[in-house]
Amino acid sequence: MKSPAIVWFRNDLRIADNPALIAAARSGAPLVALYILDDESPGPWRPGAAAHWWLHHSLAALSQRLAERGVQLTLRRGRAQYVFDQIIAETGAGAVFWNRLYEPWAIRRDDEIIAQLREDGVEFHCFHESLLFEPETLRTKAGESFRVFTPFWRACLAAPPPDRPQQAPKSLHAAPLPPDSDDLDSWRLLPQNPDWAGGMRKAWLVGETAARAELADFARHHVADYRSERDFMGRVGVSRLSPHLHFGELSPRDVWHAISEPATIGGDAYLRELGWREFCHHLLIAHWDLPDRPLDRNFERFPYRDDEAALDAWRNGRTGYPLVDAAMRELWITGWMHNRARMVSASFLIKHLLIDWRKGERWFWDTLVDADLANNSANWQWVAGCGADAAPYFRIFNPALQGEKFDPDGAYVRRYVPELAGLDARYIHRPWAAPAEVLRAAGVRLGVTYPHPIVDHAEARQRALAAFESMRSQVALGSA
DNA sequence: TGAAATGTTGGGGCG
DNA sequence: ACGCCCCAACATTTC
Repeated sequence: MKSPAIVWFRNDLRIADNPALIAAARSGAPLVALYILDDESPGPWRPGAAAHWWLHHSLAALSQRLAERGVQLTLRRGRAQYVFDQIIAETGAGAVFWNRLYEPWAIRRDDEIIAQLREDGVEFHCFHESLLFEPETLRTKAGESFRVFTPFWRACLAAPPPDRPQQAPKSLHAAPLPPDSDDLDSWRLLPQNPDWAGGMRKAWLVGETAARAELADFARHHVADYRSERDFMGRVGVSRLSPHLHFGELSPRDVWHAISEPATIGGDAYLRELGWREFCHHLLIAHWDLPDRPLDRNFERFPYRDDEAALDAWRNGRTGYPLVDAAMRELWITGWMHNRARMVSASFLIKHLLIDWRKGERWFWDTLVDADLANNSANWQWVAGCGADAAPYFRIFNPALQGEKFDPDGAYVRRYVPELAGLDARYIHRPWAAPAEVLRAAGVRLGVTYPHPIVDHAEARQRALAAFESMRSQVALGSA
């Protein structure tokens, strides 16, 4: 009888359109399904607590999907290279199948494992599944990797379209004696004492089946209005598929093909956002230090401030700017934040508070259920003005104006900043400007029930522009 | 995938 | 009737 094949699940926690699983099943070998909780290899970029919460439920869902097909998901913890040695010894596996990851640490780790498998004479098969277009195939005319989104996306659209997603295998052939598995609960991925995940349980249904239902609902009811609705933070204009995509409960091909009419205005606009996801991964592959160093090296001289109190106020949603505070509390409660709220709150940290973007990047990393190294680092750099195709530094959001434009009735603020819920829409984005009687009637006491703004917008804006100028003159001096 | 400052235009009130 | 002023609305430039 054929020696078993290991299917190594990573961020591809699904059975439909999973090339590694499908190829392993077709090989005819009995299957060992493996997930490794490897806390060591990622170093500082190991998943945060919110991502761990998601991971727990996603693994439970995958385990169930596999069990329905007669395969046990084996859970192991430890350095992946070491776990592999053990599992291969225990199972006598002759082949390993997995789908590629693009994080620098994962590429290094996988290269080591490949070398080890070669030495041991074990076959291995790597597949491309988590992106629509393989980064290596997308080059500028000069043969460089793209640094500007629009030409990048044009090149994507000119490339052969992504394959149709493959069906989930109906049945699987399991290895007769699956290796021992850890108990998922013993990994303690869920928070205890205190259990802060109540908001997340309310906000999400985790796993492949739920993800597929969400996608179908979005494609049927919302994508047509995506372009006009996506910016409104209090409405259901966006897909909220990001964590499902990050953990691979859906493939980007599933999404691409579910948007039934990409030629519609909404479909185009939505697929373009998938394009940004591609672009971010493309950047991370081309620039392995993207999470830690500004792509535009001039920004290494940017005069950021150390201000723990301000950073804390930002993290806790107590800046005195209702939109920023709603955004930060949405993040804390649900593990997710609306795209526009991400731009506004990130811009506020960097430009109003003059705090290094890497501190915000770290906070998002720890608190987002969709925390993704490529997206998170590329987008923080984009907001900071030091990234690829970045927003110009002087594009400084006015949080009150952004609120008035994109949360006109204040629904978003009311949901996450309940102490302001009684304020009229006219003042909800700028309570400091409300007459005393209005505040009293709404039960708001500035400085008591809700903070005064920690910085004045106009002053902070001037300060940020001056800081940018000082960086530019430093750079000019340095190069002279 | 901004906002503020500054410039331009055109309609209506009015002497 | 005409030109002047005001200012809203829109456009352009600047940060």
